[in-house]
This record gives sequence, C-alpha cells and structure tokens, in this order.
Amino acid sequence: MDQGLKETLLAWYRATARPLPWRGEKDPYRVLVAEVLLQQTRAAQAAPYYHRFLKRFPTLEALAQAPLEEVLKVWAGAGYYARARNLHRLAQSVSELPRSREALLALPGVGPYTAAAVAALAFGERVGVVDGNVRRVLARFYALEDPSPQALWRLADALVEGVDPAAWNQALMDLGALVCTPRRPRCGDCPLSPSCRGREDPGAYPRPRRRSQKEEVLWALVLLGPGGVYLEKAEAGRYGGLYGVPLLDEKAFWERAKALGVAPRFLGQVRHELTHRRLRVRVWGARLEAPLEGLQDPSARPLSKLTQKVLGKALPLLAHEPVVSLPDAEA
DNA sequence: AAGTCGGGGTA
DNA sequence: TACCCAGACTT
Repeated sequence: MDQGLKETLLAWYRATARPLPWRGEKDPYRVLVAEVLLQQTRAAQAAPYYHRFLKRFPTLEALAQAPLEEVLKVWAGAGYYARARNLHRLAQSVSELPRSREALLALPGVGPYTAAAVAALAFGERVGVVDGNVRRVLARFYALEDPSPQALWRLADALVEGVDPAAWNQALMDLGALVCTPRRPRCGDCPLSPSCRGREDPGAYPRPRRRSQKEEVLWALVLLGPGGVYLEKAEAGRYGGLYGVPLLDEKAFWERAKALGVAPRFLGQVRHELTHRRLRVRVWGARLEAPLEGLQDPSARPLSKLTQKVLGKALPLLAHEPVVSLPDAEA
C-alpha cells in the first residue's frame, strides 16, 4: 500500500469516523477500559458499559480500591466476565499503566490486540493493531485466504510507517466495521477499492471459520422465600464471580433439591445462545415459608443475562404460588 | 491447536 | 440459521 493510498484512507476516516465515546481519547486508563470492553464486542454494545464503568471507576486507583463484586455489577450483562476480573486484578497490580506494547502485554487480560491498541492509541507507539476488522480488510486487500496471525501482525506493523498510529489503526478498524463488512461489503464506497486484490470475490477472503454449536440442557432451581431468592456465587469458569440460581445437570439438580429439602414444580423453559453453546434451561421452582441461608435480593448482586431470563420466567409464576409447607428433608 | 468464555447484530 | 464482533486464557 503506497503513501498516497494511506492518505486517501486517512482522509476517508476524517470524514467518516464513527462518533464513538472513546474516539480521540488519550488517557491510557480510559483507552484500556474501552479496548477491554471491545474484545469480541461490537462498538454499539460496548458504549453504554463504557460510560457506566468510567462513571463508577474514573481512575485506575478507583478501580483498584473497589470490591470485585462492585466491578462485576457494572459489567453484568456485557459478557466475558473474566475481562472484568482481569481488569480488576490489573488495577491492583500496577499503580500506573506501562507505556510500551511489550510491557502492556504482561498485564492480566491484555493480549496482543489490547496491548497494541493501548500503545498506539494512548501513547502513539508506532505499532499496528490487528482485530477482526483489520484481519478481514488486510486479507481482502492482499487476497489472503487464510492469513496466519504472525503474517497479519507483521503486515500491520509495516503499514503504520509514515502515518499517525492512532488515526491509522482506527481508520483500518472503522473501514472494516463500516465498509469492508463480513458480508455484502460496500466496495463501491471503499477508498482502498482501486488497489484491492480481493474485490472480485470479497467473500473468499478470509475463508470463513466454521464453529460447532453444542446443545446443553441445564436445570435451574428457583427458590423464593422470606428475604428473597436463593442465590449462590459461581466460582471461576462460566459466570465466575457472578451470582445466580443453581444451574445443574438433571442428576445434580435432584440431589440439590433433596439436600435443600424442597419439592419444586416445573415452571417453563428458557433458551440462551452462546457462541459455542445452545443452552436449554428447564426452570423449576418453589416458594418457601421458612428462611433459608442464601435467600437474598437479586437486584443487589451481579447477575448474568441468563440468570435474568430465568428469574424473569420464574418469579412471576412463583409470586402467585400458594405457600406450601416444606416437605421433611429426610423424606 | 483446540476449547472455553456472553451476548447481541446482521444477512 | 450461520457467522461475526475493536480477544484472552487454559488445556
């Protein structure tokens, strides 16, 4: 790509840039928060969380001093909760963000993309940034069916010569998001189109990755009693750090119901889609008249969207359920 | 290298 | 429905 074409893309960017909340931001902490939120997340989806997060945790120090549960409450709904846990750990591990890509890469939750993005956008380091958009733009421009990450990073680093790193990298990402889209790219509006080797068959570059989606059936136990809903905190792994109703396979579900001494009834089903899983949750519940350790107010805890769906199904039904006496736990 | 981790948008 | 999104970490 010659210098003239780069200038053309930069001019397109100046005229077309999306007015995103973090656009032009130079404060490294705020850039970091944006980049972590943007991992595998569309800009439009990340934007409201970006505002909420920075209002509640305006500085690295404020984040470090907050309890993890508070951090997760702000993150709740955004998905990939390890990002929030890692960001919190990061804040507690350094008092100031390092200024180089190399040093940033050592931080928890900061991989090649985030390290390069913070280095280039906040500190102006001359490094290329490769995200899903840039991968697609470069694969098409150079007609690469299955480019290796190493090849893409080398290309991106080479391309940032002679341009402003912050503007250039964001221009490439915006081009991918607005024009060089995965399907039906708008080649007629693309400033790179005259030199693009993939223009005749953009769908071929890069080759689509197929992913399998597995079915998973889970059983949810919703107990409503004095003091609220029975919630437990998930450990590491899926929904780690968040609160939710017990979500188990069939066998464990009945064991748990027996251990808690409850006789739940079927309330309905909830579907939930993840990238690699198709969850079908059978929702069972009961009302309790006696207090039970673990009954609490769900709105006071960080909850996943899945838990919100399950509660949304169960609570209206349980609210009309007559209070039944607890069966004997030994029965 | 392959699996796992959320949730939502698009064609 | 299938694929993807301003990826990172574990196995």
